[in-house]
Amino acid sequence: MHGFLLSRFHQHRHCISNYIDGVITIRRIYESFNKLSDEKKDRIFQSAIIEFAEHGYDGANINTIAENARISVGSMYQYFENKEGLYLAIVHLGVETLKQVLDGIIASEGDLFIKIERIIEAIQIHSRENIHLTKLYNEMTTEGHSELVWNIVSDMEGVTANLYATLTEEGQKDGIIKKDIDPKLFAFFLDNLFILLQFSYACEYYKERFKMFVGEDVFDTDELVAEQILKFIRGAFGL
Amino acid sequence: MHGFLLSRFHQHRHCISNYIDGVITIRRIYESFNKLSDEKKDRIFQSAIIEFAEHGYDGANINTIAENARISVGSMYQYFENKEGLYLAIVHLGVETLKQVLDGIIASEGDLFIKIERIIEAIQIHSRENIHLTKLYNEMTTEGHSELVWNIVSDMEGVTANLYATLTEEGQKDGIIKKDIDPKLFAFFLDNLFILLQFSYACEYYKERFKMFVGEDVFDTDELVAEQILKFIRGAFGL
Amino acid sequence: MHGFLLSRFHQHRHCISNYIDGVITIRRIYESFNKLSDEKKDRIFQSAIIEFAEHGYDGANINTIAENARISVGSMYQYFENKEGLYLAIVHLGVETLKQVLDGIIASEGDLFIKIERIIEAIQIHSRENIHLTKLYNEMTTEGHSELVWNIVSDMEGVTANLYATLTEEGQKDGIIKKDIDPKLFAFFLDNLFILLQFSYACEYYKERFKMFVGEDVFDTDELVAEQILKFIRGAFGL
Amino acid sequence: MHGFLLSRFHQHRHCISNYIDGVITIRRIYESFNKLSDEKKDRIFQSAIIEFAEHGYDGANINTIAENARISVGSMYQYFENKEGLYLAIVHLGVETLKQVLDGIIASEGDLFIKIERIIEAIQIHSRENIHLTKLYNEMTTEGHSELVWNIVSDMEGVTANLYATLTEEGQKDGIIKKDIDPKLFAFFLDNLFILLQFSYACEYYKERFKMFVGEDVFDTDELVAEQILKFIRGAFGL
DNA sequence: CATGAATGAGGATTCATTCAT
DNA sequence: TATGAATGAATCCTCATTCAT
Repeated sequence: MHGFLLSRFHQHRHCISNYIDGVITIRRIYESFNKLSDEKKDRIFQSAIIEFAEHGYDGANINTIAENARISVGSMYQYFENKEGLYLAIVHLGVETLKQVLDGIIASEGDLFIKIERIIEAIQIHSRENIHLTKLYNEMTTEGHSELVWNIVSDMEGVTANLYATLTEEGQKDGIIKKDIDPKLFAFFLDNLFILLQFSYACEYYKERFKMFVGEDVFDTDELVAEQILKFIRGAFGL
Repeated sequence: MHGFLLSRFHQHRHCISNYIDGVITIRRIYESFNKLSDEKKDRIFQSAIIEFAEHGYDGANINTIAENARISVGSMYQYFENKEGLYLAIVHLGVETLKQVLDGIIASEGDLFIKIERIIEAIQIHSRENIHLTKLYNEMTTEGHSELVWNIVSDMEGVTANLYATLTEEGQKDGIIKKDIDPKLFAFFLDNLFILLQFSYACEYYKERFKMFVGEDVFDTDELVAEQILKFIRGAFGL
Repeated sequence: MHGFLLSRFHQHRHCISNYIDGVITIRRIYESFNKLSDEKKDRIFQSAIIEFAEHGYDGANINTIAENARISVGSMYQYFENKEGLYLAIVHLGVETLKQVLDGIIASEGDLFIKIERIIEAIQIHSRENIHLTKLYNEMTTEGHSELVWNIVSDMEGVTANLYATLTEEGQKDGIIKKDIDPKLFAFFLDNLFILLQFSYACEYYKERFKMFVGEDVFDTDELVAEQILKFIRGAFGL
Repeated sequence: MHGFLLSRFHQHRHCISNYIDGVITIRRIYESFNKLSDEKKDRIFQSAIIEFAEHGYDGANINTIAENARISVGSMYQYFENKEGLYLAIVHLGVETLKQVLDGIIASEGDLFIKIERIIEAIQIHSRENIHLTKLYNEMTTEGHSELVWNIVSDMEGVTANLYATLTEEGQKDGIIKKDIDPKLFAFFLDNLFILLQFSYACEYYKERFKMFVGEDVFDTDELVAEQILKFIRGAFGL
């Protein structure tokens, strides 16, 4: 699944410890980071997310991140191997955070359309709440680190892909979804709509574009947008 | 409309002179650039597009761009005010290029669905032909220069927005498109699908994601993809 | 005499306490260090010797030394004033260690040539056994701390210088050594031969050079080397 | 042969161009350096030699080298790949310089003892004239870069080794040198004497030691020293 | 007394920009 | 106008040293 839902990251204390136990990342993020207080971890991540989201990987300044997190640069390098390690840790966190929100929706009752409704609502809420994480998600699709980033994100995207395709197939059996469509491709188109909707609520460029397409007051008409995109999707999938 | 179609940019000699006559950019790009041979301008742009697309704005190296374009750095600064000026000029060019392709499709005969068909085909062809320009389009949506970029791109996006909305309204009048939909929002969703399809043919991250959703051989099944997305859109808009 | 013989340093418990009683070094090494167990002192010195020998003074890392000695950096600074203090303490130790070995040979029976024989054998054994201490001896002759180092080493070098010169004079009286030579200069040349022989068994550069001069298997022909250098020296001094 | 003779390095303009044509070092030193005026190259090398000689590789400060050479750090990095590249270039130069002096002596008339006389005199003159280069020679035998350094120096050491051994064999045939000695080992001992004599005229530590062995006024009695070391060597080799 | 996390000054390296030729 | 060498501010990262626990 994509990174459309990014709730408060510090709810997930364990994600990092799981992370460093992994083989790939053993050297990117150090145990010392886990031992920090949640408050400090939070400051560091908030600071890093903002810096990376606003300036991109190359434009981000480690010293500024440290300063804004009210720790020393030296400490930064005791927690993370280097700039790339910090960046990937942040990406990982965003993904972990998202996974949790997604899991909630997946586990909930209901068919594809009901889940879609909940996802749309979640996008509208969480993209705005976690603007920087959403911007970072856009940033990370950019060339430069896409391979490493993909390693981190891929399995979650895989989960989403499967979920949508499976729900579509079930819908086809239940007779509520067209029979002549390719579940995988439709899952892909669906997620594409979600990704760009997410960006349209958080990224400056896409926000401007959203306003240009729909009007200056789009951001005050969440219900209309939700209703219309649901109609769009229903039409695409439905009978 | 978005930057989904990026054909050979050097077909557009005039874009730059129009550009520098504009108020905003008078200081960003210099007359001296226009006087260059098309071949040289071409080299500079190709080189710059590749560098910016592969490394992002901050990661791009002006000296490398100059070297690959087989001109001196000194010259670079005689043609463009600075790095930002060059970047914006490149973005402008990509947009101009796209506008031309779009104009062709707009001017062609046919209703919304026929035009959509042509656009999808154009995406599949041109995203691959102009990988770097497409990557640059993704890159430029990133924070950091989005405001300036938006100034350049906005009017073209406006054209697309209007086109889709107008065609939708016409379709509604003609009875081939649902009456209960918001033309502007549907135009927005439609363009969102196009943008992500475009990225999925050019940007590494999105290409991996495309493969994960649909399968390793997606890039060999253009006709199926085109057919399915058309079905998706037809379902969304159609009666 | 020079630092050609460097046996196990922890045989010399008293060297440090003597050392800190000295005026020069009162602030460089602290009483607290003496109170440590021999085993711990040993670990610290071994670790420090290796680090300084392999990376030089500036390249050595105090944190690494502490880590390898399985003590904390904090403790390091409770035992030694600073990096320089530790370095000088190590140098002092090497010298003390050497002095003991030397004392043994000096106190033994025999004329100059017999003692030389024993020294050569000792070099061949101990340079290899105490590679790092030997490397450190080379390192410490380098500019940067030579003045302070000299303060520590000078008296021992003085002892050697006197010993050789005295034995030479005795030999001259006894008629076994040429009369027309300057005992001091010959003592100097003799010790020069010893120093470089020592380095040639321990330091990478000099080992390569040794192989280049004599052949790849030099290090398997200790007896030949000993015999030849003795012949060389006998010829130089002898009648 | 060892680095005992280090005359003015800027006499050898061509050594660098030869150097960069070599495969190993193609990336360590750049063509741009060769294009500089001799005066500028001289300033850079003098500055670098002093800094490396006085502080060692790790202690040396590139910014200081640049400053003292009156060029910018940026330029430094246009001439040399990095700190290591500069260091090795300096080492290479010292060796090249020495080789030239050595070639002169080798090409001159005379048997082993006559050449030894000339070498001793050259050591006394050039070690003092090129104090920093001589210190650097001591420094470079230190661990840390010895492998790379050895690659640069080895062939010259080989030349010396061969020269001494060959001259010794000739001397044996001519009946002026003992028959029962190993030419290679004696060549080695001979060069060892030269190396330490050289250091004793330039390196602080060895200078102090020289004074301790021989007396405060050693540096005013070159002729005595030369005469005695020649006597030492004659005795070692001679009949 | 021991610890080891935290600090931040220092240093290697890069690169946008300038300017003499 | 074209060149590309020169510049030096900016930035990543290291490590000697401190100090709260």
